[in-house]
Amino acid sequence: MPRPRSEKARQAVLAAMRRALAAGGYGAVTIEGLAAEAEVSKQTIYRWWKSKAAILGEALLDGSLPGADVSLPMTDDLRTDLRAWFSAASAALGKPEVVALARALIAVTATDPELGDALNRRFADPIVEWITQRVERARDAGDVRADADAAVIADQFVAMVSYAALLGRPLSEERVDATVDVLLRGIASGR
Amino acid sequence: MPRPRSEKARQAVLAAMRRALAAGGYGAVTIEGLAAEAEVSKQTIYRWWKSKAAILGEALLDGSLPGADVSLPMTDDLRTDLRAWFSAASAALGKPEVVALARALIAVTATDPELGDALNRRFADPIVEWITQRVERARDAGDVRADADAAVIADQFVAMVSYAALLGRPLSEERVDATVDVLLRGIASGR
Amino acid sequence: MPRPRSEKARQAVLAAMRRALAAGGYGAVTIEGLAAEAEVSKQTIYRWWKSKAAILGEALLDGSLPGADVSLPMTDDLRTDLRAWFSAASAALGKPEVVALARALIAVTATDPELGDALNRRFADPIVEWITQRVERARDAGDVRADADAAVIADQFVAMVSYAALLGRPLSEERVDATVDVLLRGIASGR
Amino acid sequence: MPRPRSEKARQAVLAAMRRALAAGGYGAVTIEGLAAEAEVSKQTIYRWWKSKAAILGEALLDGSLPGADVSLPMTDDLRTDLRAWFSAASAALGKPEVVALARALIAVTATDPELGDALNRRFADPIVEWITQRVERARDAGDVRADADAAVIADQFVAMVSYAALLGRPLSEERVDATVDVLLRGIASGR
DNA sequence: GGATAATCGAGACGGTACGTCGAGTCTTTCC
DNA sequence: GGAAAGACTCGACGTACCGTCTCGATTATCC
Repeated sequence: MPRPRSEKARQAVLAAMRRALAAGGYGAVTIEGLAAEAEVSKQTIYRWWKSKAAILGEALLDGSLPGADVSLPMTDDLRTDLRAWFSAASAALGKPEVVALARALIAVTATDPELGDALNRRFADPIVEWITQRVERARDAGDVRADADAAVIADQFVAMVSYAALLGRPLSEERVDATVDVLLRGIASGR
Repeated sequence: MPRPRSEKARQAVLAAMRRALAAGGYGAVTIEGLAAEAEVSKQTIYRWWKSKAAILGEALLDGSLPGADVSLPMTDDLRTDLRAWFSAASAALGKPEVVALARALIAVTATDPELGDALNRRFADPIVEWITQRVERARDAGDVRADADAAVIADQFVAMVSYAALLGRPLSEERVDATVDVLLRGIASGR
Repeated sequence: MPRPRSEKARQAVLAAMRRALAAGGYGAVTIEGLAAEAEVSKQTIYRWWKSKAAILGEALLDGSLPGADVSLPMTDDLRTDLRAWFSAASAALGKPEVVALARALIAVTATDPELGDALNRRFADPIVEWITQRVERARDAGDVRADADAAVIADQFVAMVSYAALLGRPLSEERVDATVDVLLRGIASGR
Repeated sequence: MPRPRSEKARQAVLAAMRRALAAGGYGAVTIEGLAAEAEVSKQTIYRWWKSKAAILGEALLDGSLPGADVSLPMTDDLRTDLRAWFSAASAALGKPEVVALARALIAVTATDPELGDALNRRFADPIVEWITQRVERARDAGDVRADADAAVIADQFVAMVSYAALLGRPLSEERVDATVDVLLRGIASGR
C-alpha cells in the first residue's frame, strides 16, 4: 500500500559509491558523503542498507562493473583460454577505477570477513568454476596429467590476481606468459 | 639534556595495538582507545607516530610477532625446504591472532597503498628473496630448468598465503602438498 | 459525493493528544507518536490540523476536558461565588492531568504567542466575564465600592491560577480564603 | 593538570543563547545553532551543559540580564515602594527582549518543571522576600492590618507580572495604579 | 447498484537537529 | 623538554521527527 521504494534513489546511491571509491578509496567513503553526492537523505540509505559494506556489495554486484566483464573463453586450447583471461584480468588492473574497486572489496573482506567472504565467493566462484572445468576438459582430452588438481590451478590464478590488485601492480605480459607456462607445465601430461 | 623518549610508553602503545587487533580487528582500533589502554596521553602517540597505520607497522616489525617466526631453511632439497616453509605458514593461519594481524596488514594496504606497500615489502621481500635464492641454487644444481623464473614461483607462494589469510582459510596439508607439487613440476628440469 | 471526514479518526487523534500530554508533557508530544497511538496516518493529521498546537487547541476545546468543568455560580453572595470557583480551580490543580493540560497551554502560549493568545482568550475570557459581571452586580447591590475595577479583580484571580498551574503548586484552602479576603476587602465598600 | 575550561567559550555560548532567544524565541533555539553562532563545537556544549534548558538557566543567571535590574526600594512608604517596583517591572515588559527572556523562562518551566522551579525560585524569591519584608515593616508601623498575609500580596504581584509576560501584555500605568490600590486596600488597617 | 471522488492506512522521501564518538591540536601542570 | 590529562574544533556517526509525497484500499454519496 505504501509508496514503493525509489529505484532512482537506489541507483543514485550505488553510483555515488562507485564514484567515491574511484575518488578516494573505500576508507574515504562516508555515508554522509554518499547521501550528499546522490542527493538522497541519510535516512534513505540507512533504511535500505545495513552498512557501508552492504552498499559496496550491492554496488559491485549491480550492473556492469568495470573489470568484471572479462570473458571466460572455452576453445580447444587450454593455454590460449587461460592466457586470454589472465591477460585481460591483469590488464584491467592498469585502470585505476578497477584497482579502487578491487581494493575496496579487499578492504571490506579484511574488515568484515563474513560479508567479504560472500562477496568474494560471488566474484571468484565463477572464475574458479570456469578454470576447473577448462582444466578437467583438457584432462579428458589427455592434454593434462590424470592426477592434475584443477582447484589448485584455479586458486593460484585467483590468488595472484587478488594479490596484484592489492599491491596495485598490474602484471606485465611477460609475467603473464611466464605464470601460465609454469602452472600449465605443472600439470602437463608426460608427453 | 632533554628528557629522552619513554621506551616504556612506546612498548605500551605497541602492545595495546597488538591486543586491540586481536580483540576487534584493525577497523576497530582507535587512537583514543590505544591511549587509554596503554595509559599514555594521545599527544604522546601523535608525537611519535604519523598514523594508526604507522603504529601497526611498528607493532608488526617490533619484537616477535606470532606467525612471522617461520624458519627459512636451506637444505639441499628444494621441495623439502619449500614444503617446510609453506606448510608452517599455512598452519600459522589456523591461529586467530595471526589471521587478525595479517588481515590488519591487508586492510592497511588496501586503504593506504603507499604505507601498505612498504609494510608488504618488509614482510614479503625476505621470503621472496629466500625462495628466489633457493630456486636458483636448485637450478645451478640442475634440479630445475635453466629458464625457470624464480620470481614467478616466489610470487605464487606469497600470493597464495596472502589470499588464504584474507579469506581466513588455512590450507590443508594435502593442499600444501598439491600446490608445491604443481609449482615444482612447473619448473622441473627435463630429467 | 466524496467520502466525508472520519470523525473516528479525529477523536482518536484528540484522545491520543490528551493521553500524550498526561504521559510526557507537551514538549514530548510528536506528530509521529500521535499518529501511531491513534492508529491514523500522518497524512490524516496534516490534512486536518495546521500544527501540533492546533491539535492541542482542539483537544482542549473539544469535549469535557478535566478541570474546565468548574462551575461559575451566580448566587447573591459575591464572596461565596468567588470562593467556590477559586477553590474548585485550585483543587483541580491537584490532579496531574489538569496540571499537564494547563502547562501544555502555557508552553504553547510561550512558544507561539498568537495561537496561545487565542487559546487563552477562549479559556480565560468566560471566567473574566463572569467575575466582572459578578463584581458589577455586587457593586449595584452596594456591596462593593462604586469605583471598584472589576477587571483588576478578574485578572488577579486568573493570573494566580495560571501561575499556580505553571509551578504545579495547588493552593491550600487557607491560601484560597486569604486571597479571596484580600481581593474582596480591596474593593469593599466603606460600610 | 589538563587545560582549564575556556571561559571565552562559555560566555560565547551564553551570549548566543541570549541572542537566539531574542531572535526567535526559546522554541527556535537549537544546540546546533548555538554552536555555530558561538563558534564553538557541539561537543563543548554537551560537555558543560546537560540540556538546552540548563544553558538558558545559566544565561539568565549569568551577568546582568535585561529587565531583572529593577530596583527593590525600601523607603517609609509601602505604596510608593510597591508602585515603583511594579511599574518598572510592567514597563520592562514593553521591551521585546525582556518578554522573550521571560517567555523562555516560562516555556522551560512548563516543559521541565524541576529546572523551571529552580529558575523561578531564583528570580521570584528575592522579590517575594522583599515584598514580604516591606509589608511586614508596614504592619509593624501600623499602616497595615495586623493579620495581613504578606505572602498573599507578594504572590499576587509576582503572578500578575508572570501572566502579563506570558501574554506579552504590558500593564498600563492606570492598571498598575489600580492593582496596587486594590491590593493595598485589601490589607489596609482600619484607619 | 455502479461509478466516482475524496478519505484512509501505510510508509518512502528529502531534510534538520539530535546526542555521541573519535580525530587531531592545543594548553596546562608535573616531573 | 617529555609526558599525562583533558579541553578544544571539526566532522561523521546513526536516530528521531519533520512535513511532503505517492500508493492501493475504503467508503459515502450521486447518478
